[in-house]
This record gives sequence, structure tokens and C-alpha cells, in this order.
Amino acid sequence: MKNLPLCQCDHNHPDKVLHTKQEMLDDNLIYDLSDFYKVLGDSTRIKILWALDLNELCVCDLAAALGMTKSAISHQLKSLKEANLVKYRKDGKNAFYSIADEHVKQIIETGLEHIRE
Amino acid sequence: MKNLPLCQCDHNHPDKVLHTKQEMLDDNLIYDLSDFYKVLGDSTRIKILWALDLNELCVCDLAAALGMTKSAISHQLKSLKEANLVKYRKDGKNAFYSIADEHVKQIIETGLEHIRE
DNA sequence: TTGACAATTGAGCAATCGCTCAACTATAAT
DNA sequence: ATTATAGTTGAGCGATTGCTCAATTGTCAA
Repeated sequence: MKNLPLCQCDHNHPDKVLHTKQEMLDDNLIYDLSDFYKVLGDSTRIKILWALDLNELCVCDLAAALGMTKSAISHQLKSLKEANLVKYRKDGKNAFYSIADEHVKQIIETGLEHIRE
Repeated sequence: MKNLPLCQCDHNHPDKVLHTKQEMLDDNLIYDLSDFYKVLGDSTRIKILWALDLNELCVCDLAAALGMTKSAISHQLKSLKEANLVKYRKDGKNAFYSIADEHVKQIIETGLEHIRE
């Protein structure tokens, strides 16, 4: 049997379907939210956040601590900066990165809580 | 100048680098955590979670409410199930999905709080 | 001014992701 | 038994992702 392009079964629970449609989050908010979690959905970026939660670090130190190239770290820091998860200050040749706000730690803690069941 | 395979500058702040290495989360925990957030990093899955937070729904209702195919929804439900974000009960031909636990709503709320600054 | 180094950036590539499509299973009604 | 429908699954595709590599910028020291 062919799979129709759109499900035809909202005669099943039309009230629920309608209710869900009406209460659905705004599309832009959905995209912002999933984009935000997408940034957290990478092991390198989690490591960076964890490291920066311990202390402020320059790109070079981060690369050394994580055993990765400065380039790779810098690329990921860009994502984290755009998501307002980290901030930085320039000091001479160095760029010192740190956690943007206390939210971040809370979010990581909640995630850890969930996976630990 | 060539980019060396590993950063050589831990003569910069060797104490910080060492401290970061020592306090780094266990690798498996890092992977589990990023995998968990990866699941939340998709707009379709966020919509599904939001919908299921409103009321229990079958695959067909979800597909109707989100304007997607049953197949697409079913694939995503599989990810959500594996991440312990949703659970389901069978009733005749239907599979009714719902939110696995109260954690999920809290995680979404925290995310929303962050993106709203 | 020159050279060294921290950091950023863009192109490119392999791997992963989310969807479609088609086939399939399972249950219910006739 | 046959038919219809709910749901699952695997292959395959186009798009995205995370890294490497090379080039570049900016700052400091000689």
C-alpha cells in the first residue's frame, strides 16, 4: 500500500490534533530553540564549556588541554560565541574565553541529571 | 606558517592546562551528554516533544498536527524513545506516545529561558 | 622592519543527519 | 480470507557538520 504524502487520519482524534496545532510554539522560537540545543550537541563543545566553567582559558590552552588544534577549537568557539554561551576578552596576542552566564552550567547540570536517570 | 598538529603553547598557562585536564569529565559521560542534546537539536523533535507535553498522541495525530508523513514522525520518535524522552503504549492499531518524565519539560523551559535572554 | 606566535577564516572533504520512498508487520473490520 | 489502516523499517538522497589544511590578521619582541 502506498504511503500518502500527508496523514489522513485526523478523523481519529481531531480534537487533539486541533488543540496541538493551536498550542504549537511559534516556528521561529522552535528554530531558535533547536539551534541552541544543536550547539550543545557536540562533544568538543561540551568539553570546551566544561573547561571554561573551571577557569578562563585562551584558545591555545584549550587546544592543549583537549588535545586538538587551535583551528578546530577556534571554529567551535565561534559557534559557542554566536549562541551566547561563551564570551571573551582580548589581552595582547591572547583571547581569553569564559562562560557567558550561569545559565550554561545549569543547563549542563540538568542534562547530566537526565542521562544519569 | 604551518599549523602544528597540537598546540605547543602550554608553557603559557601550564597550571590551568593541567587543572583542566584533571577536572575534565569522563569521555563516556561527555558523549552521552552531547548525544542527549543532539536529540533536542532538531526542530521536528522539539515540536513532537511540545505536542506530547500537551497531550498523549498517536503517530497519525502527530503527523496530522505537524503536517508531516507518518514515516518521518516514526523515525524521530525512535530517536526520542532511545533517548528516554518519550514513552508509548500500544492500543489496538494505535501507538500512543507521551513524555517520559517531568525532566523533559524542565529542559525545554530552561532552553527557552536562555534564548529569550 | 622583520620574525614569531596567537588567533581567525574559508575551502574542501568525510561522516552524519533528516527526509522520502517502498516494503513490510500487525491489528481490526468485513 | 481479504482488505484497509497504523505503524515500523531500511535504503538512498541531498544537506549539514566538524575537522584539516593553508592562508591571513593582529600583536609583540628583537
